[in-house]
Amino acid sequence: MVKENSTTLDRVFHALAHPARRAMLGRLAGGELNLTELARPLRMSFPAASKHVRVLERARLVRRRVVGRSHHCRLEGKPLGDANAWLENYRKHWEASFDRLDALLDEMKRNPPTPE
Amino acid sequence: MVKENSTTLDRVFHALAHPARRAMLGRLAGGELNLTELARPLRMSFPAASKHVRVLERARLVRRRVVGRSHHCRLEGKPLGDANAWLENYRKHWEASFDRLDALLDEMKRNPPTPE
DNA sequence: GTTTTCTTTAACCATGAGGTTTAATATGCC
DNA sequence: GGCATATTAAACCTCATGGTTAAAGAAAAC
Repeated sequence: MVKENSTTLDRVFHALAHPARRAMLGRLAGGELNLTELARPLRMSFPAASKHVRVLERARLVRRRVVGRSHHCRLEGKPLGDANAWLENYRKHWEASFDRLDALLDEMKRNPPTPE
Repeated sequence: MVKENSTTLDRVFHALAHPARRAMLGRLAGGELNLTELARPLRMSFPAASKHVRVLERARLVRRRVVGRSHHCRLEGKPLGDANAWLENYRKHWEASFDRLDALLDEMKRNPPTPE
């Protein structure tokens, strides 16, 4: 088991637990954006969006580069890799559950449920 | 991009964001445990631990089977697979960051920092 | 130098998270 | 029945989260 720094993983998972923040990461995957651009599609005030960005920064998922009055944000992949590494320990469990689903679907194919 | 149900992913990531809950999952990976067993190693009251279990249940990471007065909990892998699937979209980003680290380590090997 | 643009700060509010303790509810055991 | 065990429920506390609006700062444009 990888030696994990709890508080880092806490922050990463917490950061990922909000849809607005996941949406931001999704857009940042396409390249740098500044705060205004990050906030625009979100149905919330600008200060609220700005707070979400700071949550992402505390989790080190986002880095900010200040250029004049514009704050450029870029995705930082490593913490996602850390989260993935933690999840990886459970791979066999979710693969087992997919196997069970496969088996169920196979069974249904061979033996379709009879409409009443 | 996989069609994701936001609230499910919200709950899974939120559930993973607390060290006590990750510890519970870690122990459940070894097999079923009841609440008393899950709570014992945690430095908190039993009711607090019980609440954590319910957070895991709401995220469908844990299923409970009541046998008499004992509540047996088992790990449910699928939501971890869902979280992994979401993270998977970012794999190239964290791999890139590991590559950068590799390059840095290589560079340091070839060109060690001079002690002053 | 004034105005516009990008961002932060401050003050506030409602709700939820995470914890406690004490009491209630079931079940198992003698 | 009577007592111990496993768990939930209730009441409460404190602090964080997620949101708002309004004001303040800094940089750019004119």
